[in-house]
Amino acid sequence: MAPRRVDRAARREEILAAAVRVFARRGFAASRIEDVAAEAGIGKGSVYLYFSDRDELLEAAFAALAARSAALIEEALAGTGDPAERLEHLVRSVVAVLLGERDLARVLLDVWSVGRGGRPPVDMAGFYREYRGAIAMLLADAADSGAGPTVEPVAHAAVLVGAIEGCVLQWLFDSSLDLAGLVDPLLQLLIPARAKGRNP
Amino acid sequence: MAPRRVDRAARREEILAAAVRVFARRGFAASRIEDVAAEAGIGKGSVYLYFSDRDELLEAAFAALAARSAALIEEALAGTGDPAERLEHLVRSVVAVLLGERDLARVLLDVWSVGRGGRPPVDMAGFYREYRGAIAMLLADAADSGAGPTVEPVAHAAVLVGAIEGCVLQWLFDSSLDLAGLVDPLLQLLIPARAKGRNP
Amino acid sequence: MAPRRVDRAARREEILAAAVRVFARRGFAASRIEDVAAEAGIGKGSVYLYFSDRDELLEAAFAALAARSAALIEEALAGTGDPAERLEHLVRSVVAVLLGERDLARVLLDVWSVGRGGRPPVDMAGFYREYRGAIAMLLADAADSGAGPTVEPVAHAAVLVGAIEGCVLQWLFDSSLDLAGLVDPLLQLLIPARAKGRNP
Amino acid sequence: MAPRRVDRAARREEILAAAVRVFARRGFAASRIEDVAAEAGIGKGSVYLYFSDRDELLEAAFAALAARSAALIEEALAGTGDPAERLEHLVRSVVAVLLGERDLARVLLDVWSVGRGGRPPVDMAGFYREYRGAIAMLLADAADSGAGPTVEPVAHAAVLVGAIEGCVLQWLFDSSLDLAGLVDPLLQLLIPARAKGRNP
DNA sequence: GATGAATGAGGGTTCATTCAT
DNA sequence: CATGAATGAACCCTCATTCAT
Repeated sequence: MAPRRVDRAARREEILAAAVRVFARRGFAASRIEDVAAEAGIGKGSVYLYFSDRDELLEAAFAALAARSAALIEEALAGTGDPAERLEHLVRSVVAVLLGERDLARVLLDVWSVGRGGRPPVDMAGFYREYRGAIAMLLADAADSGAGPTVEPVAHAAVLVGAIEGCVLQWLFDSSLDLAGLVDPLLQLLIPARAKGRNP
Repeated sequence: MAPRRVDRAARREEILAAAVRVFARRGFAASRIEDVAAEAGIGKGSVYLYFSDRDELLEAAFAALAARSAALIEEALAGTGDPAERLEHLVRSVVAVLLGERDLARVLLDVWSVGRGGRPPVDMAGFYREYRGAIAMLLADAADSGAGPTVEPVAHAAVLVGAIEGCVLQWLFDSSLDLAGLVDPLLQLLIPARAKGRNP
Repeated sequence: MAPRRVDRAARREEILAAAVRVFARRGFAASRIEDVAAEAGIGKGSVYLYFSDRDELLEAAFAALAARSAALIEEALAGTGDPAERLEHLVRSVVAVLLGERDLARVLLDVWSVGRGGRPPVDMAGFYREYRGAIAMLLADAADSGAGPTVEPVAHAAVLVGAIEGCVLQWLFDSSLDLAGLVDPLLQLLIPARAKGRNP
Repeated sequence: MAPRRVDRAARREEILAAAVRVFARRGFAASRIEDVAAEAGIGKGSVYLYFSDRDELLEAAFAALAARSAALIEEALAGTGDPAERLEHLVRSVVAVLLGERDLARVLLDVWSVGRGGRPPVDMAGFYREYRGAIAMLLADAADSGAGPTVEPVAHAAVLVGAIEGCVLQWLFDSSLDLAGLVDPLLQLLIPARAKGRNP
């Protein structure tokens, strides 16, 4: 039915993974298509059989990351349990993904740099807008559920998203920073409802 | 016998300002030396009379920003009043600087991208380490001063610094985001001591 | 699966030959990589697939000439016949090579100019030292073989080598000068042993 | 009568001397006008008050050398004593000049390289033609005067001139070569008439 | 499909030369 | 006269992209 379809997709993934490793190492600006091909163990020209141009590699890397985040957000929004708990789970999951794939996380730096101006395939503004929207919704629900936040949900969401991204940023520059260990403080400070439960 | 007189430092600043505008507009990677020269209203070759190469423009832009932050941090540490108050002032000042110079702030995205790996002139790891250290100190002092944070100061500082950078990040992608309006929520959430005073 | 097949060494030689023609015409300093590429009938960038930079073209040209000289010297030293005869043959061969490849000979002028200071790949001092050494050896042998030279072999060798290079030099500036016709006078004056045989 | 004339000429000489030192050090191709100005202790623009462009510096350097040679040749031709003796004196003087001004001699390498093609101000072909002509004349006179050279004067002259230039060439690459010590062997081999007198 | 030789637009950088002071 | 800041033509070299095999 789909004789070679899997192969093609798998090969594309292999190349993308190679690209991510190279970008993480040298940065996107200093990474040549040839470096990516070499890392993937294929010929330079073959990259073009799977990606239309150099930028598409970066876009695909971001898309992969964005897709994961979107899935986690989706899951958090679709959940039915305690909103604060779902929010906490979301934050932990997002950080866990980045911790688990440092190379991919590092590419974020390049994506941010290139994504300036919201050029279509890398619409950072939209991405963060949705991210904040989802979290604001969870925060609002959590507020309804009992805990009393004194901060307006949308602003609160921006701060929460910012804190996550900002902690990741610091960790990207300094791997000795214990990102995993920052999650609890972050949650404690920014999701008071949960914090209460954990710190009687 | 009478060489043309030029204020080298002033001219250098002019060129740097032009570079910052260009980088903010197109991103560092897409900015040509010629664009910078045109923006500064001078010839391409003249840029090299003040900067040894293209990278130095980016480094100088970052240095300018880092110097301002360092000065604000210095001021906060050297202050004698209420630690929480000084911390709040620091946060407000840092954000105010970025709000006042959006172009310069935008260049941060490029600096982050290029600064990966901590190449000497753009030592992001060191920069954030000091930033966190100063804030941790203020947080610790604030804790002594009365208010009782339950979070370990260094982690708290990382979250606070992260929140600032992360909010700025979002604002850089989406100028419709009200960064100024995020400062109060941010302070309220992350400097409880102050928050208490303001939200009885 | 079937990459284009190219004989790299052959292509390199083609480009080098083109470079030699161009250098001979305009001089190395005034020759652009693009001129060389055009002369070779290829694109500018292709030159860099075979030579790492412009200087390498000059070095390769000299290396080609030096290799020939070295082979001739080797041959003369390894020979077993009459030393004076072998020396005469060496001189005739060296001049014949230059006569046969005027363009290559002309590049010598650029090599001499650039080779000042003995930068590694163009070690003129070493080249001439060996050249003199070999000739001194042959001269010494010739002296033993009978004819009585009154001149110390090493100095004699320097004068002989100098005369060859100096005659070539004059011919390079003035192709109407009959270099081939200078070989006999040169030999007669500088290899007395042979001269005797020829001028009873 | 000539109020500032001496100053102007003297200044020009100073700059030329500085240029010669710089060219000798780095080679003409790698020497910038600014290097010459710095060596002369003047401003870059001032060089242009005495030389119309960069090439003129090289031409002037060669002209200085050529003028000395011409004077020596003139003197030798105009002399009245023994032709062989005058020839020997000429050779000794020419070498002495170069030995005394190694920097100027080194510039010869650049002059040879640039002078290719006989561009007007640096007419190497003509220079060597006259040089050979004068020497051929002296050789012919010497032959008449008694000694019996078997070699045709013009070819003999080319070999003699070549030997001088070629010995200088080797010395330029290798200052450990004793150029002064080569003069006697050179004379002995190439001016037989004199040689006889000295080696009974 | 896969490859890598070939290409040439592009951009960083240098430096001879000019000219206002 | 002297200067050195300014200029921009020139040129080296890189590398994304193409395409014949």
